[in-house]
Amino acid sequence: MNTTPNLTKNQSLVLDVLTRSEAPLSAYTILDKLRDSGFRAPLQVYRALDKLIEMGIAHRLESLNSFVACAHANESCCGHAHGHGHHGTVAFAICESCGQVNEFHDHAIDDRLAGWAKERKFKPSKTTIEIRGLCEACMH
Amino acid sequence: MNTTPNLTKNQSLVLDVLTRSEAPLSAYTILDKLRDSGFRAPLQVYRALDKLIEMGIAHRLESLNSFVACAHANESCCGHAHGHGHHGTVAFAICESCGQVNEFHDHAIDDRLAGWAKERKFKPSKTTIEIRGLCEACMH
DNA sequence: GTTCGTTGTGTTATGCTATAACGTGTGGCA
DNA sequence: TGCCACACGTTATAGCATAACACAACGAAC
Ligand SMILES: [Zn+2]
Ligand SMILES: [Zn+2]
Ligand SMILES: [Zn+2]
Ligand SMILES: [Zn+2]
Repeated sequence: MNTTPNLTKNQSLVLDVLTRSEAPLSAYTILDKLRDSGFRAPLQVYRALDKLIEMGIAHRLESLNSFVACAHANESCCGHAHGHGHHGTVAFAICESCGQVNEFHDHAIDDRLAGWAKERKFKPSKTTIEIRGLCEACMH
Repeated sequence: MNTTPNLTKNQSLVLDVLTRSEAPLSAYTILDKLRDSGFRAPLQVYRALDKLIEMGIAHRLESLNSFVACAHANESCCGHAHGHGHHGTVAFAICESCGQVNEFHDHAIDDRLAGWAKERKFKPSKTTIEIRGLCEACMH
């Protein structure tokens, strides 16, 4: 099974940097890490990120203006098929001390939001759920 | 206008602009609208916004880098006291066509997120929930 | 194989968002 | 009076994102 469908060179480089990183990275940080690989301009990063996000193998954290590799790229979780280009709504818990990010999803929350939307005839396209706080390791 | 305690002049001006607006406003848009009132620099807007948000009478929309007046400032909803300086986690439905924002909260979602956090000993400080999509009026 | 549209790429310039750093003024209070 | 906390004003700078243009690579259509 091929988990990574035909990434271009730039997309692979960006995904690689994201995957290796413990914490989310800003586009400009990614750029700096890829200068030795030939990257010269922000747009090279943003274009790669756009595609990776579109494919569902990277995510943007709105509250940080940063990006992470998807933690579920090759899983199918809770019996829901989950890779292949896009997955459902996902939530992030972000530690404000160590920067670690935990990606998860919760069908009860999804259902609740979907219910709200249906009642009001609102058609969701993208949902952001981000919890900022302190992880267990960083609490005193 | 504002039943709110002791806002400074700049804070009142910013809140007023937000309240009158149908859609979220960026800090720089607010600045432009307040030039005639003497505003000259972004920081004047950001400082006022910081306080308003801290008081819970304005909100930041992370996915838009924009700001709205709180829709619940003077309500106590679902039997939960709700004004007075800060209220619980709130969600936003944002129409990508007309820009209209609908602020709501859902205790089931709150409970779910709180449960997730408790299980992992994660201590939340601020939670962002934003649904982008199309409102009923804007659907074809 | 040539034509042509699509997609990725490279580069420069620009615009939008947010904060640092420093200084002033005002009101409350010992 | 002296002090402190806090709002305010201003300039400069940092950080995030896209517009606009040009070129190369690829595959499908003819
Ligand atoms: Zn994911
Ligand atoms: Zn941590
Ligand atoms: Zn509110
Ligand atoms: Zn709409």
